[in-house]
Amino acid sequence: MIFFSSIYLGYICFMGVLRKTKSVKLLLSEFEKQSTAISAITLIERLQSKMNKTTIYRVLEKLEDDGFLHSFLGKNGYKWYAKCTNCSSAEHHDVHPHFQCTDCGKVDCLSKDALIPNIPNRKVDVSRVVLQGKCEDCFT
Amino acid sequence: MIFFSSIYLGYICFMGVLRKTKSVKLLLSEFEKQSTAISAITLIERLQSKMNKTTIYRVLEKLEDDGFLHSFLGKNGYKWYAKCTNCSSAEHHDVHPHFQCTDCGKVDCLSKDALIPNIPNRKVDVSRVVLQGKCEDCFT
DNA sequence: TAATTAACGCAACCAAGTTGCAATAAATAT
DNA sequence: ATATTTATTGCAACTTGGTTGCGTTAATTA
Ligand SMILES: [Mn+2]
Ligand SMILES: [Mn+2]
Ligand SMILES: [Zn+2]
Ligand SMILES: [Zn+2]
Repeated sequence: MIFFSSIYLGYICFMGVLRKTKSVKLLLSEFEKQSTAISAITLIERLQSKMNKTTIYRVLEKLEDDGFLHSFLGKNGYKWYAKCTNCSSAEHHDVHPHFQCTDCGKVDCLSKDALIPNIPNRKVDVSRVVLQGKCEDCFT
Repeated sequence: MIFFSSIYLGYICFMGVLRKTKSVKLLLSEFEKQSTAISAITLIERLQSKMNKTTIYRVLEKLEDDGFLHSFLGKNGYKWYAKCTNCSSAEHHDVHPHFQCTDCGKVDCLSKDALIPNIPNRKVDVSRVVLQGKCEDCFT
């Protein structure tokens, strides 16, 4: 039997089978205090005294399913996560490029309109774009 | 003491410390008979009876250093290789997007002019673009 | 407060890619 | 042709980001 619960965490609202556990709150708070993307590896480093890495991967996956986070692969094929804007479990509509600074390692989401144009004779579904270079802070 | 040798394999010419070994010839022939990109995993599968996977990774790395192949990370963070055009050990000037078919898995290089525009306040050095969707064959 | 079951911790596992080292085989010198 | 040099190879062991199975714990509901 499936049951639904509304979970309010600050100003965020989820609909779905997601419990307001200590782990969920801890992970969410990381994305509250930081607006840029965070790699799974970094989260494991930061939270390893407070929760198991298996739990981290599992909660991240669930938060992505729920449309609160989106994921992508960074520089070395490592997994990164960042907050969604206006996504739900029904649909992720925030496919956009990401920028990683080769100096400080910071990753942020770029606006959608920096997307690749369509390719002739092919139907583009997903566009995984990772730009690398110097960010605002490290450039000047 | 360093020595130089010109190695001619078909119409391809290398300058550098690269021996015309059985392994090098085998790997090169794979890129001769196929114009699309090939993943390291696929090459290991295909050639495992003929050479060790360590050798495959090492030869691929060397061919990339020599400007004959370029590499990029595909769908699951796996390493892919494709032929360069007019690159050398001195400089790789073939940064371009890649297209992977979600149906048949084929990956090919796209033309340079499909590149991302510049981003304000940031200096873009590398642009790793992997588009996914249906290729010509699988689309129609 | 008790019952239900999603979520957790742990340990073992998986797989792509790397490393150290002794053996081998291209290329060069004689 | 043969000996010498040393880049390259095979093998086994390792590294590491991420996954899986399962018994226990704790969030939610009755
Ligand atoms: Mn993003
Ligand atoms: Mn290419
Ligand atoms: Zn930076
Ligand atoms: Zn296809």
